[in-house]
Amino acid sequence: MADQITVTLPDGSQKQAPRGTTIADFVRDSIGAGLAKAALFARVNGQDMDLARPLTEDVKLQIFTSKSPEGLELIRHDAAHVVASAVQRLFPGTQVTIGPATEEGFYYDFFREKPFTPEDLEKIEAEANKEIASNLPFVRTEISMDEAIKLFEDKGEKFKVEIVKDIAAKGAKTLTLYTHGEWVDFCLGPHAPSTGKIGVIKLLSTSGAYWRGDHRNPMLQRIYGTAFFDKKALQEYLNRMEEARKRDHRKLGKELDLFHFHPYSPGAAFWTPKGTTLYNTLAAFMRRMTSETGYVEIKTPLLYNKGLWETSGHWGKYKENMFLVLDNDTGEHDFSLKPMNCPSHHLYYGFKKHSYRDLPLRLHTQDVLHRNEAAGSLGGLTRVRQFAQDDAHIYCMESQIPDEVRRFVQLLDRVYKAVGLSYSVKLSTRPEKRLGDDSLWDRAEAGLKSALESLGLEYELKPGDGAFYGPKIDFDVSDSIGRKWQLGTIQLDYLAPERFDLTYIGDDNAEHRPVVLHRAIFGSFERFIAILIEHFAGAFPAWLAPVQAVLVTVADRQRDYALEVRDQLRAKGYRVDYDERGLTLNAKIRDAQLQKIPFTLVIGDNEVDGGGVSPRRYGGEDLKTMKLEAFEALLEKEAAWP
RNA sequence: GCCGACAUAGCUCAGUCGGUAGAGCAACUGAUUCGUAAUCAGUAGGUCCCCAGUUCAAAUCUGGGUGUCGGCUCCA
Repeated sequence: MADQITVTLPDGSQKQAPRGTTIADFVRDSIGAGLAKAALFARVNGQDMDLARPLTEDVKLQIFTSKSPEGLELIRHDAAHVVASAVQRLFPGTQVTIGPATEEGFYYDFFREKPFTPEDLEKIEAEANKEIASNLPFVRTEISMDEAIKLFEDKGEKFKVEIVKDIAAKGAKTLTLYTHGEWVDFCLGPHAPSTGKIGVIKLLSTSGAYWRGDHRNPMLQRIYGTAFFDKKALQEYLNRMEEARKRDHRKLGKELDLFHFHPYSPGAAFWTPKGTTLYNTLAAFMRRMTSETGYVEIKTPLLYNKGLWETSGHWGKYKENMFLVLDNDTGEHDFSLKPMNCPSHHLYYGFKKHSYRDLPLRLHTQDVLHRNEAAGSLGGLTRVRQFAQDDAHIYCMESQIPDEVRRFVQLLDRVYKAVGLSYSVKLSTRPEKRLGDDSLWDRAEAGLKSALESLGLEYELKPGDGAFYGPKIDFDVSDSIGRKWQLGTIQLDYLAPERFDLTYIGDDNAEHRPVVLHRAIFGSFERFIAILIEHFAGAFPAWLAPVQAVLVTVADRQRDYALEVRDQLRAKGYRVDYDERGLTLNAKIRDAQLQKIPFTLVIGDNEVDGGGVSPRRYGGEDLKTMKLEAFEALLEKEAAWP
């Protein structure tokens, strides 16, 4: 065996080093002291490792520092360890479980009787940051599984023992331990060389969380936090969160007077005239988009006998989420509000015999749906019990699937682009709880995959996330706080046609089964509006704005003219108000700006004399006096549907 | 549904040790008629979320319920 090994760096350059040199030594001696100081961990032949590990063979080596997202993720994981050790020092008897890094920070789940208070959090944060200041090294060791089980049993860490036993059951022979200061935990690693690399830890909130995410398991106390390399980056993050809070659709919904909730109907919105305008505009926009692309709209009943749900399979799989309605004649809950439109559409399809020439048949519906969501999961417009989807079902031949999926994705892309939303794509495959045999699932999943690939779309695979009746493609957009929401979806369904005995007559004059595609673009109007409110921060483009222009007069003597202008613009179909309140011009302009109305039209004696208006855009841009016709032309352009 | 916090005027919020509730904005009335982000003055507005309990006395303490918020589970 040679004494030297070859190390290949990301730029392709190669360096020699004595076998057994630690990564840290190699970086310092062969690359440079600067990088050695900045280094956090290494990727060796694709595997992440501590810098203290030795290099024993020819390797590809990549070093990560605070400059990389991977570096940030690493210190957040380090931070979770530090927080756990701080908690156990401050609150003896608390058991530890797990604490991973997340997209925005990290969390750690503890088991103890009492939840953590905000004051506890402050103390823990101070203690954790003290450990950073102490710059304790993270030391990696390996022990046997038996030793590990004994170690955590002696510490009384029941949850850790459970995890170690699981790992042992999977065949692991040794366990990696990381120690900083007095505190030890098992962990795959890697970790930074020492706690000092973390920078700063900020604890954000606490909550309950089930052990292993299962609601039958004990409730753990979760601490959420985040970590950054320096205080400036932390402050920027906190500022961003503050900015996001200002855009929260619940806050803006109040300020812009869009919707209300009442305790007598939790999870169901009251829409104000402005909110209703927004809602109806989106509904009309979607109707135009769907009718342009070959859909027909139908309306169906809201209330159904349970026989329908037995046919569809919902009675068995979805009953706990449905609102049941007592039938006075039978005294039984024989009826239920529909939680989705598909079964109604299937019944509708069955009203007449279909020829292959009818296909694809694309049925669109915007009816109200009810789902009895868990009380604790309701929130604003994003999670409600009553909502409407821009729902549609496409009945087609199997051979038409790729084309229909492609057409749908193009439509969805057009709608999201119209409002400036970007999205990511997920393909979800068969879940454990499912109906139908595996050969159907094989064909369904292959059908969606081939459509996505023919479109050249990048997508993430989500095994097990499909609906119980078929696989699906989901389209996620992000809101202003970085939360991802699933809006658009297209789900393939071979099963419903079987259960509802749907058929068409083919060109061979024989009966065949159609395939059903469930699809939605907004997802729900409620959730879509919430995302739009946050996306635009309440300043809607003119085509969506509930009020497109507000008239303000300098003095009361321009009132008649203002009313004339208002009525003329209204007659052209624009949404225009006249602010008649006896306030100063400045006050009325301020109010129009706070309401984020696209145009404020100032009218004084000059405008009356010249037959014009002086528009001011939301944001303050003064467009100077123009003829009313000129403003109409401007509005026509800006308020046009995308 | 589970864990925790919270609930006071239309909105945002204050209210000390348990002694019967306040501000700003909004509304209303009057005056002001003003040229691009708050004119002035006055008036009115409360089942302190609901139901019990403790107490001479409850917005305040206790129990239960409802709702909201942050999470968990679930999800459009």
